[in-house]
Amino acid sequence: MTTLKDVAQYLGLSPATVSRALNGFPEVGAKTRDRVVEAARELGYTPNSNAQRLATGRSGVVGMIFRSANNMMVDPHFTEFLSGLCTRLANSDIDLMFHVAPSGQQLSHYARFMSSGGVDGMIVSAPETDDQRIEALLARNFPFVVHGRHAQQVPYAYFDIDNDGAFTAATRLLIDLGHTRIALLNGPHGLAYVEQRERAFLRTIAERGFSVPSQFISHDEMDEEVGHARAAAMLKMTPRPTAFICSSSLLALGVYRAQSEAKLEIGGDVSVIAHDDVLPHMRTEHFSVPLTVTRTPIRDASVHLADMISKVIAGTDPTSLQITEPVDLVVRESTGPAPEGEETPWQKPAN
Amino acid sequence: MTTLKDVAQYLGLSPATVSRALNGFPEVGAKTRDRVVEAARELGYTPNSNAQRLATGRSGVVGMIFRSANNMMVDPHFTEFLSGLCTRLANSDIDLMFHVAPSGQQLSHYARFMSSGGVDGMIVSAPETDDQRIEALLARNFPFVVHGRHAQQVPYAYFDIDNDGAFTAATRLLIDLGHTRIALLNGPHGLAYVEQRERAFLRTIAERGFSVPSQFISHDEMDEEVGHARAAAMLKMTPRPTAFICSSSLLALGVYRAQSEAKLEIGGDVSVIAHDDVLPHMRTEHFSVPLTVTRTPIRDASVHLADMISKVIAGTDPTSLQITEPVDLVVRESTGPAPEGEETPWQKPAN
DNA sequence: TGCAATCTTCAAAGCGATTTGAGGGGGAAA
DNA sequence: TTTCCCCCTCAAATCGCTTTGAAGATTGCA
Repeated sequence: MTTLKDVAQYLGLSPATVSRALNGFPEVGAKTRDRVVEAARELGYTPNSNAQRLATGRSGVVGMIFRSANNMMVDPHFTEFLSGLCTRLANSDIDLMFHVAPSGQQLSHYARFMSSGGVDGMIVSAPETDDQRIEALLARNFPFVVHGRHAQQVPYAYFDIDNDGAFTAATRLLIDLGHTRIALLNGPHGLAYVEQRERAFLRTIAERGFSVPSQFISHDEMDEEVGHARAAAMLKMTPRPTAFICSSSLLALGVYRAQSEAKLEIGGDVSVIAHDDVLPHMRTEHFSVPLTVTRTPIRDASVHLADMISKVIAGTDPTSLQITEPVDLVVRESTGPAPEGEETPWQKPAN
Repeated sequence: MTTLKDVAQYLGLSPATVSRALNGFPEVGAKTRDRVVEAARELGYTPNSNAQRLATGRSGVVGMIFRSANNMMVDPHFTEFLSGLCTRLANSDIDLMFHVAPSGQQLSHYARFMSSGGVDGMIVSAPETDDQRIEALLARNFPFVVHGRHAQQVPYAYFDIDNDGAFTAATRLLIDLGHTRIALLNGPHGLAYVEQRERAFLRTIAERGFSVPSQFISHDEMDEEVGHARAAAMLKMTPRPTAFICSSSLLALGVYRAQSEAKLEIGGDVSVIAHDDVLPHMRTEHFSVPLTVTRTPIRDASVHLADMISKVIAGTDPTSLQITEPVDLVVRESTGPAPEGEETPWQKPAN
C-alpha cells in the first residue's frame, strides 16, 4: 500500500507539498503539481481515508439509522428514496452509511453516530409527532435534514409534502361526488404525516357536517395485506363505507382485492383514492381500475434532501432550507359518484 | 468532545490503560476497569471511530457499489435484500456503506474502496458473466462475497440460488402440461443468472425436441412495464405463445395485464410461471390469478451474505463459504394444460 | 524479612494524512 | 552585483486511538 510519504520520497519532496499538490492548494507550483499527480497515478496512490478523516475531522459520509422493529425498510418507497438519495449525494462526493437499530435503541445509536466522528450529518425519515431523535440532534447542534417534519414550524432543514393539502383535496373530491361515508386507511400512529393527514381528513369531513365512526379509521402498516384485511372488515359492516381514502397505493391495492372479493365495482359501488409516491414498478394508472391519487414523486424528496444535507454540512443555515412540495390531485376511474341509495351518512359522530 | 486522554487524566491513569480497560483486555485490574467504565459513561466518552480505524487499520464497514445507469437500485428486491443484510450485519457490529457509480466507472470506484481503507470488505451483487469487479477483488485479495456467482466453479464466497434447477423445473412443468410454444421473458443480457436461466430453459426445451424462435425470448429490465409491452407484442404474433416463463414476478404482473387486455384467460388460454423472490408487499399468491412460481426468499440471501462477509473479513477461507440454495416449485392457478388446438410447436428452430 | 514471580500500569512510538510557521531560491528592480 | 519579495517547499506538530516494551506495585513463598 502506497502512502503519501512514499510518493514524497519517490519525488524527493516533502509530504506537505505532495498533500497540497493533490488537494489543489494554490501555493504549489504548476510543474510540481503535475509531477506529483503523475507520480501518484504511477505509484497507484490512494489517500487513506481514515487518516484523512482523523486529520480533517470530516468523514464525507452521512448516516441513516432505520428502525429494525417496524418494516420501514421493506417499504418499497424506501428503495426509490434511497436510489435518488445516493445518486444525488454522489454529486457532492458523499457516501451513505447504513445502520439498523431497534426502536428502543434509536437514541443511543444516534448518540454514537454523533460523537464517533463517523458521519458528518444525518438524514432522518418518518419523523414522529414528538421525535426524540430530532431533539437530540438539535441539542448537539449536529447537522441533519428531515424527510417530513414533526410540526408545522420547525428549526431544521426539511423536505415535506403538503400532506394537509393532499388529504383535504382528496376528502373534498369524495364529498363533492356525494359520498358521506368515507373510511380512512392510514399509517401507524405516532408518525407525523399520519397525524397530519388524519387531521386534514377529519377537519374537512367536519366542515361539511359529516363524521366518521372510529371503526372506519385504521392505523397500521401500509401494505397490501393490511389494506385487504381492513377493507374487507369494513365492507362487512352496515352501513358500509362508499369510499376509501388510503395513505398509500399499496393499501389501495389491498382494498381493490377486498372489493373484488365482495363483488363490488371500484369507482361505482365504492370509490377509492390514495396517496401515491410514484414507484416505478407500481404505476397506479395501470391498476385494474386506474387509481385516483394525490401524487408527489418520492424521488423529488431524495434529490432535495441530498442537496440540503451537503449544504447544511457546509454551514448553510438550516432554516433557510425548508421545502414543502405541493401535491397533485389526479382523478382517474376509481372515484365516482356515490351509488344511489347509499347517501345516508353514518349516525354517530366520530369518536 | 471527550477524548480518551480526557478520561485518562480525569482518572489519573494513562491512555493506554483506559484503552485496554474499555476494550476488555485481560491485563487490566477489575476495579480499575470498573472505574474506567464508569468514568467513561460519566464523561460521555465515545471513541473517535476515525482514530480507531487509523490505529487498527480496520473500519467495521462493508461497502456496496451500485450501478447508477441501470435501475438495479429501484428494483424492489433490493429493498428486501438490504433490509435483511443490514439487520444481520448489525449482529457483527458492521455498518454498510453505500455508493453509486456509473457503469463505466465501477472499476475505479472499486479500486478506491479497496485502497482507501474505508471498508473492510465488499458485497457484490448481480455478477456479470465476465465480471471485472470480481477479477479486481480477487487480484488484490480483498475480502468480498457475491450474491450469485459468475460461473459454475468460483474461488470466492457466494450465496446463489439454483437458477438452473428452477428454470429446468419450470420448463418441464409447462412441457408436461402439453405446452410447446413457450416464451421467455428474461433479464438484461450479461448478467450471470440471466444466462444461467436461459441455458436451463433452452436445454430443457431442446431435450424434449422443441425449439423457441428468438423473437419469443426477451432481454430487458424486469418490471411491470416491460412485461406488459413484451407480452402484448408476442401475443399479437401468429402462432402466439401458449405459455410465458418470467424471470421476475414483476414481469408476470405485466404479462397478466397484457393477457387481460387481449381477453385471454390466465391459466387457460395462456399459462404463466415466474421466479419469485418473495417480496412482502407483492405476494404472488394474491395475484388476480394466483401465480405459479419457482420460489426462494431473497431475504435468505442477505442473511447468509451478511454472515459470510464477516467471516471472510475475520479470515475464513472464502471457498468454504459457498451456498447454492435449492428452489421450490409452487404450482398455483396460472398454469394449466395447453389449450385445445394450440399444440403445434413453432416451426423454426431457435437461433 | 527477603526475593522472585505476577499483576498492573505507564511512556512512547506508531497509524497516514493535514496544516502551521518558517526558511530557501529565483527573479525583478535598483 | 546587490537587495528585496514573492513563490515554493519543508520540518514538525496534530488528529485520537492502539500497542509494544519496560517499569512499578503486589503477592507468595521461603
